[in-house]
Amino acid sequence: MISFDMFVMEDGIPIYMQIIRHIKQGIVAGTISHGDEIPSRRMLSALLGINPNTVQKAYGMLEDERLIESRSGAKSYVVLSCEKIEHIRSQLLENDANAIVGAMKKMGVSKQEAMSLIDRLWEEEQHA
Amino acid sequence: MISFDMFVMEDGIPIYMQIIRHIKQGIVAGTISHGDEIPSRRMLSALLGINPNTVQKAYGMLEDERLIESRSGAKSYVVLSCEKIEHIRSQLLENDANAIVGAMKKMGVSKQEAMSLIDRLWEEEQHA
DNA sequence: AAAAGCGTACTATATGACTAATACGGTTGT
DNA sequence: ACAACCGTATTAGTCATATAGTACGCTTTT
Repeated sequence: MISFDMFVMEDGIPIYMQIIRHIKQGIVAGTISHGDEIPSRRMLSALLGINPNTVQKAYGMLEDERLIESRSGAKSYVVLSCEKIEHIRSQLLENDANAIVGAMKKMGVSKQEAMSLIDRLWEEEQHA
Repeated sequence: MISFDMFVMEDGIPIYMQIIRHIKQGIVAGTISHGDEIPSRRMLSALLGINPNTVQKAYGMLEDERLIESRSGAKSYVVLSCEKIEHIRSQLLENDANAIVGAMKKMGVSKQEAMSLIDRLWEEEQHA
C-alpha cells in the first residue's frame, strides 16, 4: 500500500497536482513499485481531509498516463515499466532543472556560482 | 527605458508574475538600474497584447515592494539600492534553487548526479 | 446471499485568480 | 490652454479549483 505519511499540503498548488507529484516522486525514488496497491478515493480523501472528488481527479489523470489501473469495484494498482519510470524521471528532473538553469542565466549568474549554491543548499535541512 | 525585447510569454504562469520576474531578473542582471524609466501601463500592454490592468497589477506589486515609484499622471521610475538588489538576488536564487534541491532529494537523486545534470544543461541552448 | 467497500459518474455551488472594459482626474509638452 | 499621455479606480466576466451531495453498479469478504 502506497504511503502518504510524508505528504504535506502546500498552498498555492492545486491539491490534485500535489498528489500526482507525490506519487511520481515516489515512483522515481523507488518507494512506489509496480503492483503496489493505491489507497481508495474515499480512504485517501479522509486521510488528507479533502473531498473524494479531488482525489478522483488526481487518480483519473494518473490513469490517463497509464501509471495506475482501476477496475470498477476493485482496488487500484500501480502499473510500471522501466521505460515509464525513466520517462517520469527525466520529465520531473529536466523540466525543473531546465527552468532554474534558464532563470540563473538570465540573472547573469555564473555556472560556478550556481554549482556552489546547489552544493551548499544540498547540505541544509530546509526544503520547503 | 526598460526593455522588454527578450520577453517571451509562457502559458501556465500568470502574466503579471512574468512581468515581475522579468524586471527582477533584469535588476539582478544589471540591465535595469536605479532611475531607469519604466514603460507606461498602456504602452507595455499594447506591446505585449494584453490588458493595461494586467500591467497595473504587476506594477502595483512592484510598487508595494518599493522597487518602482509612480506619481499619478507622471511616468514611473525604478528605485533601487544595493541592499534591495542583493535582497532580490537571494530571493530569486535561493527560492528556486531550494525547490529543485528538495524535489531532487525526494526522488533519491544523488548530489553528484544533480551537479552533473546542472552542468550538462548549462551548456545547452534550450531553456523553456 | 448479504454487507461493506470500491470505482465511477453527474449536478450544483462557492470561491479566488486572472483578465477585460471603461471611466476619472492629474501631469507633461507644445 | 490644449492635446496627449499618464496613473488610478471600479466593475464585470471567465476560468480553474475545490467542495458537496447523490447515485449506480461491480468486487470482495463474511
